[in-house]
Amino acid sequence: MHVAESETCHKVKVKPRGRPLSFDRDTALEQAMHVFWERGYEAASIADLTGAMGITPPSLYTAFGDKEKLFLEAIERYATGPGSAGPRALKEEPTARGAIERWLHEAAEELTRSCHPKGCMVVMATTNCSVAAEHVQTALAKRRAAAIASIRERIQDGIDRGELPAETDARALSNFYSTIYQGMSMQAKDGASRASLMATVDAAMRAWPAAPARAGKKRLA
Amino acid sequence: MHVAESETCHKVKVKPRGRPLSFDRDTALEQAMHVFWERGYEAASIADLTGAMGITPPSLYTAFGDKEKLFLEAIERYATGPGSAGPRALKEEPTARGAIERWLHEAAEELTRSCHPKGCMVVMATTNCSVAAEHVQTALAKRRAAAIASIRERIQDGIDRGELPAETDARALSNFYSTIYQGMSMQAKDGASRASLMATVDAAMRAWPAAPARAGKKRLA
DNA sequence: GCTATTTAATAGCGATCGATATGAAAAAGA
DNA sequence: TCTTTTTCATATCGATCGCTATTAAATAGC
Repeated sequence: MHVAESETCHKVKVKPRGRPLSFDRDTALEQAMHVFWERGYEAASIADLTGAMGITPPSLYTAFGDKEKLFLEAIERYATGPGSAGPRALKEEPTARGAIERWLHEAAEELTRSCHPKGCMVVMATTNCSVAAEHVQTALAKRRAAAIASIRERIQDGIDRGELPAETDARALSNFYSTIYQGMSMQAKDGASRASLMATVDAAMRAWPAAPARAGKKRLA
Repeated sequence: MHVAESETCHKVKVKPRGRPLSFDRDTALEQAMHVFWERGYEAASIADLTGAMGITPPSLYTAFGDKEKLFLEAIERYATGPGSAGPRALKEEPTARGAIERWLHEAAEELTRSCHPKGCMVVMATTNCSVAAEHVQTALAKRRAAAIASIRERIQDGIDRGELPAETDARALSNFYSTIYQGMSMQAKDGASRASLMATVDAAMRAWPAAPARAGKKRLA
């Protein structure tokens, strides 16, 4: 069934015909996100999800389709919510180095926040999958690859602007910092402290290439 | 039932009483290790395991006890086999820096080997677990913590020997390189090339602290 | 009121999960 | 040969998996 049948082209709430939803769809989705975030895609059972969402299985299926669609919606919500800091840092910071450093510092904070599961949902949610879930696994892998690509583009932009040596390998450097981020995610899931992750970020920034000779950029401490 | 009932104090093969095993226990264990390595603990079903091992469920249970015991045996086999290069590098290399660098270079090679699953089994096998498997998850987390501790000890040893500045934070540095290793494991699982991981190791070694002033140690390129 | 429409909860679908009861088959000891 | 011991393959076990058929409840339009 189509969910948005009663929705007109002007997105006014035009009076849905039948019995109204007894739960807030967005709140339920957030709870589902937390369960998937905590357990991963396959280890999160429908019983886990409905229990956390406060609804019954039929309500879940009429509202979200099936487990995979619910997961993909949860991932999308994660990406535009808790996982949105990284892209924002890449876009807002004036220098490539500042962008990477802010991204990782904010990640250290976000990955260890106590109000939600530890680690990055996009990194961790489909590491252990059966053959049945390889489709979902691939979807998340594409998202990870896209994230790395945007980091590489930001670094390449820094190279083009003369912030980094012209011979810098943008792909290698973006892979390095992505490796750091994914490792930080595992560390956080294993209980590493925020201070520990911050120290790791500081160490990782020591690997940043020295600025080109004639450009007057800032130096490491 | 006790498995080693027929075994005397002198470990001679004294002629087991009943029908002999129709499969090689060690080979079957290796196959099981590959399945757990590829899928993780819970996503690897008994059907997956028996299929790869070439035996039936009753044979699996009489030979290995249950799924958890089989997994723990597989982990032990991994640690003494494919996962043994790290500890060996830490023990054999004369300098702390050489030990870390060799460990990570060999890891880049091992994590991307095509004759077995990609990534580190100890790092990846229990990232997505239900509440029922938290016991196994904890066992693997302890193993990871022990590995990090041995790295920290090796670095502290390097500090004590004057290879690194006296003010070096051994814990922070070991956390950093462990983060690199765990990130490399995820990258490998996502299909990263060996060359890509090698480049990441090179970048990570740029973060190694500069040698103390009066000690005549080697410098970074 | 009544009908149409949508959601609600109960109950249960077939499939698979980890793990076993059962009895035949294969060896050693008598 | 006959008993004992152990492993073998077949055929499940109860529990849980993701998912849904069914029907009662709650709303809007008439």
